[in-house]
Amino acid sequence: MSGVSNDKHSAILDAAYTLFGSGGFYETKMSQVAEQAGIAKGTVYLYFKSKEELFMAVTRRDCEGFLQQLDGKLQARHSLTDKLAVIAEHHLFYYYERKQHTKLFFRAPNNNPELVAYMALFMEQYMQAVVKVLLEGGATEPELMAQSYIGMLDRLKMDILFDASFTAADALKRAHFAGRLFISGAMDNLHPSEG
Amino acid sequence: MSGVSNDKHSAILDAAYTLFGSGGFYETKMSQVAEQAGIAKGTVYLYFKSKEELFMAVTRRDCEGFLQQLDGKLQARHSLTDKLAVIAEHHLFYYYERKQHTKLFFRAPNNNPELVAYMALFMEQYMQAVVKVLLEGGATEPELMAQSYIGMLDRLKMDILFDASFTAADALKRAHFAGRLFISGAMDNLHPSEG
Amino acid sequence: MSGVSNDKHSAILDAAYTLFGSGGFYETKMSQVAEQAGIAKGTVYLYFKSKEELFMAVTRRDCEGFLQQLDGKLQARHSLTDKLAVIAEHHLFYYYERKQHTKLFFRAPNNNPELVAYMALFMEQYMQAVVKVLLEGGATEPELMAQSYIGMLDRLKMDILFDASFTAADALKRAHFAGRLFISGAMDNLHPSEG
Amino acid sequence: MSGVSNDKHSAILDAAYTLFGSGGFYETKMSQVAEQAGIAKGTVYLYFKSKEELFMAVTRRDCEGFLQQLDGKLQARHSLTDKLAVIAEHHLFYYYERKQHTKLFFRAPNNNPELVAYMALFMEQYMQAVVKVLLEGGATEPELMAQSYIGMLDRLKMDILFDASFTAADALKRAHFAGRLFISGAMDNLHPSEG
DNA sequence: GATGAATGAGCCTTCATTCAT
DNA sequence: CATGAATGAAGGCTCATTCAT
Repeated sequence: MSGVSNDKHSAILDAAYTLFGSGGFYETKMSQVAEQAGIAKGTVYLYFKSKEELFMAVTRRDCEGFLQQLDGKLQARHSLTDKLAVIAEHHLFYYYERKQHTKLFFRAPNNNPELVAYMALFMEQYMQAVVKVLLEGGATEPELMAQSYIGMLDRLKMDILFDASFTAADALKRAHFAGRLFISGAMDNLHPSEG
Repeated sequence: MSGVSNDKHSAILDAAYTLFGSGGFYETKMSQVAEQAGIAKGTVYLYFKSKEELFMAVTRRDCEGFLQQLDGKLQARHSLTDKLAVIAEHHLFYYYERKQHTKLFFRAPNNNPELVAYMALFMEQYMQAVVKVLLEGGATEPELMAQSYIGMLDRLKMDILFDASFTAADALKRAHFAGRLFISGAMDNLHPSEG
Repeated sequence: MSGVSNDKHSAILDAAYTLFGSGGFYETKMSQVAEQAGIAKGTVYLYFKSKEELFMAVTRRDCEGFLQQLDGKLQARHSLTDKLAVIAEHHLFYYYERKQHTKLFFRAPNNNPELVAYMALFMEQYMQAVVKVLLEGGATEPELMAQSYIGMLDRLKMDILFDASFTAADALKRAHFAGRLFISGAMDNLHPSEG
Repeated sequence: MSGVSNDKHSAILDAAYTLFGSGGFYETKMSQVAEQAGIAKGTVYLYFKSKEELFMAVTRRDCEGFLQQLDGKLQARHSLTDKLAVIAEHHLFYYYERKQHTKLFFRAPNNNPELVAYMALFMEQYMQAVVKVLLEGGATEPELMAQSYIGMLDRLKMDILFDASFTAADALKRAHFAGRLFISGAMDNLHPSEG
């Protein structure tokens, strides 16, 4: 029963994910989504109330997948170092696999409070997942540290997204680099003679 | 001071900065820019060929200001630690002062190659400024380290942008935190007992 | 008769024919066309990609009608004199019936190569139809003669277009005059005493 | 005194003649006219009240020149045949010399009653000049005959305007053809065996 | 007279959304 | 449920004209 309608629901989400991801919110037309999903334009509105709501749904599905996968991977690891490594690898590989969908993260609708709220929620959840790991390690400022770690990873992902020649091995290298830097700091690598 | 014709050019840039910053590219109407600048719609087009070109000009002015100010501040410092601190403070205070203009960084026109190219150039220049500091400190992987530091700062700025209650003192605290974490790593703060 | 969807297509062509014909290309607004056709502005664009394409379609339909009707009438006549008479009558009555649509022929969009090409094609086809008749009569310079005949008719139509008091009988009289003059020349009518 | 201002007046007319002629009324911008005339945009309005009035003035100057030259040439000829030949040559060579300015005749502003009236006046005057010649020859329907002759010439000019490879000799050949056809009719050239 | 910066009315076109079938 | 033809609001941009200098 719900199988058939879910099929269409998913087809729309998949189509929208592809199109929003490669073209961004404003450049993607509802008619393109319908065509890509193999259905009529009006049908999209039977499943999603508006273009913005569709974008929300795409984003939500994507973010939830991100968090769930992370959760699963973390449960298999037990040392702090391992867990931080898992986070780094997850973050970088997640975007590595989504090279083609950069616009999903950069070109969202501007003035949608619901989306803004959801993105804040997602960030909070992601951060809390990292905080939890750090608290197990006894961190004193876990939130700032979590934000910092995530921030490092997020910037290190940029070349992966925009440089087509990046390989999985490059991504892995960056994950290790990030883990090491975060744990030990830059000092190991520096000779802080006065400039 | 610098001439009457500059007045109107600047007025448009200022108006566009405010509006693009608070509403994003797509939500901002050229008529609003004109109204905010206190001129007629057609006049905007005497100074900027199109809406996209205006957005580019706003972005360029903003980014150039960011880099120039950073440069000036770095020249006054001499130790590596001081320079890293300056970078952190600059990054966080720059956005602190631009709380009202979030959208400028997040809601750009989607398919403008010129803008994409410019943003890549800006990021490269910012990174190279940090790389230079790190090289003076003898860093071996300066680019990855620079990206990581910038990433940390960029994430730490988020709350500043979106939480209206943040104060300058909060920003300063985060700057110090980031500097410390980057230099020494998280280990100082952790008790990595195996989970 | 020929389908519901054709109804709207035709309604737009009819409306555009009337408006372009009385106001010309530039003075006619797409909103007027829609209003005259009794549909919404956007609907026009479901049938015609642009204002220029709509003008082309109107022109093409009109010219094709002109040539087809001429062809039909010529097949019913067999002597050269009759055929020339038919051409003259067709030319003059065609415009007589289109008194209200002068501008269609005079006020086309300026720089549309497709339209220019089509008008050249139309003129060529019209001329060839006349050439064919003249060749059957053994003419030696059929193209120049055809152009000349058409030119006579085209000028004689002018008063018909612009003088509201012209009657069908006036048009017929002119058709006969043109045929006679073309066949026999002015000399019959002149007394070429040296001035 | 009036010399200097006449200079500017003429410069504007010359510029407008060139631009209207090659681009048509709607595609020609007042700023282009000013630039081509080597003066400021506002200055054009010191000499001509509006774009339409400027177009009128250009047209009027051109048409008056046409009629005056024709008049001069006719006075030098005395036989009817000569005069008709002069008319044909004048008509065809006039356009031959204006190959580059086709748009002046085809792309006029649409709804300007003053222009429509002037063009009608011009046509009347041209026709009367021909009528006068024909009356001297004793014609009985001089107006229709004049219109017919002018129409022939006008159509024969078309290839001259649009075919870049046309030479002055081609134009002359057509002029002779038109004169002959008009005087003697097509019959000389035809073998009106029944189709 | 000459300038050219400024004006603002006006139009083509797009596209999210609706609704009769 | 599905369709897709129809809608109409909305906005970027042009350009003839004006007027303060």
